[in-house]
Amino acid sequence: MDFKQEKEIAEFWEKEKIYRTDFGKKGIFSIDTPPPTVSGKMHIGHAFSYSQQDFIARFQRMKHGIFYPFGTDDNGLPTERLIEKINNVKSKKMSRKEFIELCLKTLKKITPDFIQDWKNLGISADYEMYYSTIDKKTQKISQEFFIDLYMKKEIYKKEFPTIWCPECQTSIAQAELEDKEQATLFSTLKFLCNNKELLVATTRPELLGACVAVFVNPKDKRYKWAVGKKAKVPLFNFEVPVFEDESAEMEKGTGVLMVCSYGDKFDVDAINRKKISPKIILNKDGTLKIKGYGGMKTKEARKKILEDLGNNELIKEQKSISNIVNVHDKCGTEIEFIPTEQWFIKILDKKKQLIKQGEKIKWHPGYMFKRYKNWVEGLDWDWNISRDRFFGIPIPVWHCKKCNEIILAGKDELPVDPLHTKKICPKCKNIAEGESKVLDTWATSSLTPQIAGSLTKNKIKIPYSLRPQAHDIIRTWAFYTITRSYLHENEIPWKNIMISGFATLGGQKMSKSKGNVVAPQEVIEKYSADSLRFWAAGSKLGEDMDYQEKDLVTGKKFVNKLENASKFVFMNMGGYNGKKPKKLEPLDKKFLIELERTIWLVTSYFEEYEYSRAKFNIEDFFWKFFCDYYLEIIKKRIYHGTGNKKLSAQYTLYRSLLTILKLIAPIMPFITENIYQQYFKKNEKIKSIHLCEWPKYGKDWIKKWDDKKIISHANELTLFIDLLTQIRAEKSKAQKPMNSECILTINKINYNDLKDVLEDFKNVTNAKEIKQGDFKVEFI
RNA sequence: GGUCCUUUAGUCUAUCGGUAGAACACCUCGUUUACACCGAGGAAGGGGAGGUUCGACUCCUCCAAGGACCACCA
Repeated sequence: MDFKQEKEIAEFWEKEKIYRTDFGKKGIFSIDTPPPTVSGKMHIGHAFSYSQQDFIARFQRMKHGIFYPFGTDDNGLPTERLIEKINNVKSKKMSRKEFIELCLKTLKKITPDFIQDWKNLGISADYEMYYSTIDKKTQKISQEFFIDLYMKKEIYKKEFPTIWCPECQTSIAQAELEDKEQATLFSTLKFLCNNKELLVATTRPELLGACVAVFVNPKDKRYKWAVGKKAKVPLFNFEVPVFEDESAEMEKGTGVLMVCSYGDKFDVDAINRKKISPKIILNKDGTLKIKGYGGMKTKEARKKILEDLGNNELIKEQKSISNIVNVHDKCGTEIEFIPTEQWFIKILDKKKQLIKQGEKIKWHPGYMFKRYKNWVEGLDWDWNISRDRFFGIPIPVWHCKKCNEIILAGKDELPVDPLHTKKICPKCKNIAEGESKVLDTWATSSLTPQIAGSLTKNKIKIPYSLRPQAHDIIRTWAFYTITRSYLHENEIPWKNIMISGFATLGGQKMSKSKGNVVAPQEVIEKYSADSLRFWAAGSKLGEDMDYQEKDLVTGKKFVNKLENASKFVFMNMGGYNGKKPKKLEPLDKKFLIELERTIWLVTSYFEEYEYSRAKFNIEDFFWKFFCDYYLEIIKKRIYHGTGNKKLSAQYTLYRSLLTILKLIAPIMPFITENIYQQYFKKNEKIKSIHLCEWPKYGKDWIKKWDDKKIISHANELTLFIDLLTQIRAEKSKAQKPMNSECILTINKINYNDLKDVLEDFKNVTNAKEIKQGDFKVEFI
């Protein structure tokens, strides 16, 4: 079984529409599939987490039928950056129309190949239940929901110093910030107050021109003399007030804090609190608009200003420190705070309710809820949903410049681009101006349950059964989706959320910049998709897992073992009619009971999203129990046996192999399908193993364990295997082959317990005779 | 600074408080009517200190190391 055969199987699935949603089935399990960001190729992290969700999807399909849509996230900043890279262009240097066309054209070209990676991995989504977060239908939904929130007064527009990326030239959300450590000069500057030096330490001297106040702590006796007076800003020579404020910490720097518009979040807060009017010296591209430094980028200006300060002997002290700055996660650029008009969704007033909503959802693993809760509790800003970019869903709004009226699009005209549609202000009859900002991707992807649901004519509604996703986007995707479902429908979006971890290499998170990436495409070609999935099934849910090539080898061996075992079974099926024998041989019965217990275990684990335990149990049962014990035990019966003895073994082989294949099918869909098609389909009649019914087990195994008959079967099987192991050990010790003839002596109690299965025991040990007495193995 | 996770054989990973179980690697042997991508057997393990308990890898406290997220970041 190799990559090429897997491809053929994938084509078969596609052609036969094996994964088409069957709305006729009862109790459909609905999945809010993550739409991957179109970014060239699938990476191994995708392969890891999508495999894990697919295990659950395939299991549920065999139990109930499922709704498993597939979307791609292809608007917003990440996509713009990709398009810019592929085409080597800069969006801000093109016309909006031109750039949007280029985006759509490029996406059309690259998306099919991108999705193909998911198909090659065997992700069993219904690819016809497809949406893209930029397609017309999605735009309509996203705009409709925007209008809904606006009408509910949950959206507002405000001029506010927002987190701004000078590189991408857009405002961004709190969730898009990352920390970056860097070396900076920490300079102590000479302000003048009453002709005395007032020393202020700063890492951002380029903002001197934007200084609006100086704070000292009210408890700080060192600076009492300056409070209430004016301080002269070095180099710029304008005066700013000196205030007392608790926020100035005495131990930091000189204890004197310079407030600028805007150096950080704190400045924003301080300036609002003290009602100081800001001095804005930064342009949106991060350059300064101030005499002497105009047009310089902040870093350049910083250098020049320090030089100028130095030349005027205005620097008291300077040292090099390492400090942490906030950067934009998409481009790594230091963010600024620039006042712009933006659209916000009110969330700060709903923290409690949002935590409550989170509590109603079952988190797998449970502790992931705490991460969600932490994030909600730590929120400082309302959710900024507008972006000053081109390729996104337009905000369906017009402004009347004259009377300040805001005009919403009508629901029947959606989707709409306000820049391409003219509106007359209903109040003053002037021409209104279309909003040029677009919605942030998250403002749309937070609606994936509603978007996917619309593909089913709303047969599928929230709450879905499951949201699978990785832990890095709890604060964004999970949080925003919970928020939207709450705001629009006062409902949770899903009943369960399953959080997967990351694939690491040598304990390190894989990233292109570190150069430690493993391409799943190459792994699939070398080891097969089943092996890759087998590896992904090895980690406990939520845990990161280290990529190790040996794990792929293990997966490949498993595929091979399945193939060989199946080959053996069907080599010996001659004359078997598929019927159950009148009476099962005792050993076969015991074996089938053990199989049933495994079904029970595996089912319970899959139901709890514990696919790694499910995998472990099937693997163990198949390899150890089925191959190493059962096949060896019944070989003689199969080769030389006749009548019911042979038939019973054949029946047991057929049923148990098919069951094993079904149990492992969610994890290894290709090899199981292959074997099913080759051997089982003609009897079972169902088109694909993945449409077969999940194996059943007697109702309640926990109760069954109290059943004396079952216990004695299990005990006898255990005894059988224990004795077999002892005999094999004796043969090993004597350096004899496993099939060497011998005379066995076992104690009387064991002998009686094994009476039913003594013939099988004799066969597998190749004993000529079994005597009663002290344990002994004699070789002939 | 806060919240959370992890720490088990050389490596990687499991184990409702009751003799720690696999896999890879290692050692010894065997096998050709499913499989050398095999079979049998072997050696090898719980970060540190306390506590709860008849009994702790498992529960609690503290410490140490690693990781994630958040906060701080003049």
